[in-house]
Amino acid sequence: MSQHRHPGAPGSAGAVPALPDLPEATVARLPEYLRALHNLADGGHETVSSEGLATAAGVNSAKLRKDLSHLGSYGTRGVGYDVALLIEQIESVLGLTQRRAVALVGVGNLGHALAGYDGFASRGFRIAALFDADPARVGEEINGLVVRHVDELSRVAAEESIAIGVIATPAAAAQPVADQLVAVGVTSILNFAPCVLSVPEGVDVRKVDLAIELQILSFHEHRKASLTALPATGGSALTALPGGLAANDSQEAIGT
Amino acid sequence: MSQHRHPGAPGSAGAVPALPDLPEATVARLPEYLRALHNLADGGHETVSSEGLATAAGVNSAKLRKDLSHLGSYGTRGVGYDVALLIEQIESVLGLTQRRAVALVGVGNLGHALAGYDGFASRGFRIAALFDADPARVGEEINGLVVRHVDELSRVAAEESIAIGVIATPAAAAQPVADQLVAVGVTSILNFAPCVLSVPEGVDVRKVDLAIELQILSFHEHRKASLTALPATGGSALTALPGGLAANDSQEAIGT
DNA sequence: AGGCGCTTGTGAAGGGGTGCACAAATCGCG
DNA sequence: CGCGATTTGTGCACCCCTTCACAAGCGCCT
Ligand SMILES: NC(=O)c1ccc[n+]([C@@H]2O[C@H](COP(=O)([O-])OP(=O)(O)OC[C@H]3O[C@@H](n4cnc5c(N)ncnc54)[C@H](O)[C@@H]3O)[C@@H](O)[C@H]2O)c1
Ligand SMILES: NC(=O)c1ccc[n+]([C@@H]2O[C@H](COP(=O)([O-])OP(=O)(O)OC[C@H]3O[C@@H](n4cnc5c(N)ncnc54)[C@H](O)[C@@H]3O)[C@@H](O)[C@H]2O)c1
Repeated sequence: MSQHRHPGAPGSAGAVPALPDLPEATVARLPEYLRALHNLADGGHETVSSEGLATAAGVNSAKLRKDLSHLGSYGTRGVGYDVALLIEQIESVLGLTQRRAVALVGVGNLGHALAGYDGFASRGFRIAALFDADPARVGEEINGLVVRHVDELSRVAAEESIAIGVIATPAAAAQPVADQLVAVGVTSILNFAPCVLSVPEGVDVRKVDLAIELQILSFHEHRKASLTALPATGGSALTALPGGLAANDSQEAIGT
Repeated sequence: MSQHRHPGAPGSAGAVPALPDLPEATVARLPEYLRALHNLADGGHETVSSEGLATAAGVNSAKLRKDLSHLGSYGTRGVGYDVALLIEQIESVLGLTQRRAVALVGVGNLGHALAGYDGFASRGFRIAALFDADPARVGEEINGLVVRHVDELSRVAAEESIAIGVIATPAAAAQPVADQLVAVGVTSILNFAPCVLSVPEGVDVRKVDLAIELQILSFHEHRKASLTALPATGGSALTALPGGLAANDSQEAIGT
C-alpha cells in the first residue's frame, strides 16, 4: 500500500532501512495504544485482542488493526496480540528505546508544573535541564534540577545532548527561544505559548494551546445549545438512541 | 467526535443565525485565526488579506479563505477582510459572545498552574470554581477563588451555571470526576489526565496529554536520525544482504 | 486429523480535507 | 468612465483516512 519510496536503484538493491513511513494519524495514536498496553500489562494480561485494546484506547478496532499492521506487527489470528511484544514494538517505532533528554525553557507558572510532572519520566523522557531568563529564578532548585540562565543553553545542550525542547515562556519570548533551541541543534519543540513558531525545515513543532481547546469546546457547546433551543425542524426530535450510555468516539487529542 | 446532527433546516423560513455546521478541521483552526486577528487589531491593522492572516496563523491562504467562506464571512475582493468584523464573526460562531464558566477539578501541581493562567480569562472564559478531594487543599485560596470539596460540585455547578469542566486529577480519579461533571449537567470536558474517558453521547471530551505529544516528537526525531545516519542509497554496494544487521531496534521488514 | 470458532490482516468503498488555479468582484487611478 | 491590479470565493482533482466486510490463519476440541 504505502510504497512511495523511490527505489534508488532498480534491480536488487533493497537493504534500505525501510523505516515504516507511518501515516501521521497512526503515529498520533500509537502513544495511546502504548499507554493502554502498559495498563493491560500492569493488570497481568499477557495477550489482548484488537477489540479489547481498541476499547482501552478509545478507538475503532479496525483502525487499530490497520495501524498495527502498518508497523508489521505480530498478532496471532484467533488469539490476539502479545502485550509485552507489542509494547516493545511500539516503543521501538516511537524511538523510546533510548530515554530522550528534554530541556524546559520558561520555569514560571506552567513550567513549574511541567518540571514536577512525573509523566515525563515514566513515559520515556528525562528532564535534563531547566532554563529561565529571570535572574530571580535562576538558581532555584526544582525536583533536584537547578534552573539555569538561558545563556547557558548552548553549553548545557551539548553536555546533555538535548533532543527535545519545551517552551513555556510568554508568547513574546517564544520565537526567540525557539531560535535559540534550533541554533543549538534541537530539532523537536513542544510549544505551550499561544503563538505560531517559525522554524527551519527539518524541525518539528507541536503546539499545546489550552485556550484553543476551550474555544473548540465552546463552539460545540454553542451548537448544542442552539440545537436544543431550536428543535430540528423535521420530525425526529430527540431520537432516543438505543444504548443511551454508549461511550462516545475517540476523544481527539491535539495537533495536526 | 460525536456523530453528525441533522442537516441544516430544509426550507429557509427562520431568520436564525444560520448555524453553519462547520467541518471539524475548520472549527479547530478558527481559534488560531482569532488569536492572530487580535494580534493584528492590537497592531492597529484594520484590514488584512487572506495571505497576511494565513501567514500569521501559520496556515495555507486557500485553506483560510475556504474556512472563512464556510461561515459566510464577509471579505472584500481586492481588499481583504475587516479585522474587527472578522473577530466579531468568529467569536460569534465559537459562542464566545458569552463568557463561559469553567470548573477546574483537581488543584494539584498542574491545577495550580491552570488556575493562575490568565489565558483563560483573556480569551473568553471565566474560572468559576475550583474543586479538590483532598481536605488539606479545600479552603486554600488561589487567585481569589477558594478551593471547594468536590462534594459541593452539584450545588456550585447550578449556582455558577458551569459550562465546561476541566479535569486535572490523577488518571485514576478522572473517570469518576467526569461522571460527576456529567451528572451535574456539564456537557464539555477538557481532560488532562492520561486516560480515556467514557461519557454519554452528547458530551464532548477533548484531551491534552503531554506525554503523547512528546512521544510523537520522539518518533519524528527517531526517523530523522535514521535518515541522516543512513543516507539514501549511497551508491556503493556495502549493504548487500537484506536484514543483515536487523538485530537492533529497527524492526523493519514489514512483509506485504 | 479434521472441523469449528475466533481473530487478524486487508481490499475496497466512501468521506473529508487540502491546495491549485481561476473566474468574479472590487478598488484606485488615469 | 473604463482599465488594470488585486484579492476573494470556489470548482475540482487528489490524497489521506476511516470503516466495513470478509477471507485467511490459528488454536482447540472432539
Ligand atoms: N499557566 C498555564 O496554565 C498555561 C496554560 C497553557 C499555556 N500557557 C502558556 O505557557 C506560557 C507560560 O505560562 P506561565 O503561566 O508559566 O507564565 P509565567 O509568566 O508564569 O512564566 C513564564 C516564565 O518564562 C520566563 N521567561 C520569559 N522570557 C524568557 C526567555 N526569553 N527565556 C527564558 N525564559 C523566559 C519568565 O521569567 C517566567 O519565569 C505562556 O505562554 C502561557 O500563555 C500557560
Ligand atoms: N503536572 C503536569 O505538568 C501535567 C502535565 C500533563 C498532564 N498532567 C496530568 O494532570 C493530572 C494532574 O497532574 P498533577 O501533577 O497536578 O497531579 P497532582 O497529584 O499534583 O494533583 C492532583 C490533584 O487532584 C486531586 N484529586 C485526586 N482525586 C480527586 C478527585 N476524585 N476529585 C477531585 N480532586 C482529586 C488531588 O487531591 C490533587 O490535588 C495528572 O493526571 C497528570 O498525569 C500533569
